[in-house]
Amino acid sequence: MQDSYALLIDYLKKKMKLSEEDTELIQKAYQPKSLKKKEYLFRQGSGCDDEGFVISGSLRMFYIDKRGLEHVLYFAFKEWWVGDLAAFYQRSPSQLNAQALEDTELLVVNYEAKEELFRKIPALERLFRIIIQKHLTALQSRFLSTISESAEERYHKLLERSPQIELLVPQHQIASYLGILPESLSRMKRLMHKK
Amino acid sequence: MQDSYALLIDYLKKKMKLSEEDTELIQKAYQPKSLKKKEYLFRQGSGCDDEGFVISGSLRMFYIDKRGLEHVLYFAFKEWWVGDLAAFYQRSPSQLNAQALEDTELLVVNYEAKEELFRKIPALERLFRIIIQKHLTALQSRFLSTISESAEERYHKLLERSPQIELLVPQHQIASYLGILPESLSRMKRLMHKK
DNA sequence: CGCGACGTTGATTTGCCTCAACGATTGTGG
DNA sequence: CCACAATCGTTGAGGCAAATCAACGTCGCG
Repeated sequence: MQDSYALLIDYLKKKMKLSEEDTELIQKAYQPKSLKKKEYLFRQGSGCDDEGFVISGSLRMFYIDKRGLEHVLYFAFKEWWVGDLAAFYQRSPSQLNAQALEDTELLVVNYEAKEELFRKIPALERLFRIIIQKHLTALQSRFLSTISESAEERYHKLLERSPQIELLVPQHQIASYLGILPESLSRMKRLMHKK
Repeated sequence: MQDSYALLIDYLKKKMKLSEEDTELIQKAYQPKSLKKKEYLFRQGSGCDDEGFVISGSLRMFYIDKRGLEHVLYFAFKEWWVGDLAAFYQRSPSQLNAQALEDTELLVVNYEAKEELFRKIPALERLFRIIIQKHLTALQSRFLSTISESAEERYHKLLERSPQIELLVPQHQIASYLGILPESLSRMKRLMHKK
């Protein structure tokens, strides 16, 4: 539908200049994709050829360790990018899973189409360089927070950053994001309020 | 000294083509810097203007949390880059400290000089994009490993990756890299060998 | 020499996990 | 439309990896 592209183009126009031709090229490169709740955009171990821009709905990016436990890296909502950036650019298998938390609409682009876009629109390449840097910054902060703070501190920070998060994703997903079990988060909340 | 530059130029030539002029520009942009053992290249909270290439010696990159505990992110040896990449490119204060573990020689470049280099040598900008991506990949792997594996597993993996590490850095720094206390690492090793 | 840096060991505590059970809500197929 | 299953959150009892606090031996160096 036309509206999906409008959302992407508006988003890009907020960050860079786009000519009419650029806009057309971008619309040709990005393809609409619908995911039903619980469907995957890509899975751990398979090539991560697609990178998506969320039009509506939401997803979780997560890792499954060798014991089978899931670890949520982040949630993605409207106007977020989803992809294993590391794997996408290195053309290696993804370490992550991207799964829809509800019925979700995306615009997706594959590696070749994106490379071609970059060649034709250098300013777009520069924008994505900045996006990657932001991603790196966010990941580093998340790492430092994980190794130096308690689960409770991380929970408070998450609520500050995303006050609506508890309405958007189920509690056991939040626990997974925090790196603890659902039981632990439940107990933590009880103890917090009891004080 | 001339040898420092030779190391950098050889390193770069392994990864990209460099003309004579490029080589000169690079030699002008990068300045030699010596650090005595325990001296800092930059500190947490201050602007991270410098990025360094290690000629000899070694450094540790670490974060100090609000309780005052240190957390090593990585060690840097000959031919490694040191810098808070996230902060450097975003021109924000560094979240990290870079401290020499022994007397160390570097070539350092500041943000402006590097930007100018990028303008004059586009291929160099491309190379650093790849370096950032590799860095992102490494950080993501480290994060996933930290949240999903035991300290013992992480220790074994470290030894596989860097068999010489125990000779190069003191044990309490390795504990810090693993995210545990020196006492815990000491105990861990005893229990491992007792079996 | 004496001091600081480093590693080790012991006793105790703690934050979170593990396993198990259960109630409430949602959703779905017969 | 109801019945049953699945999903989700909660609570309890017990366990474990690593932290904490404290003491001590060794080495190397200024």
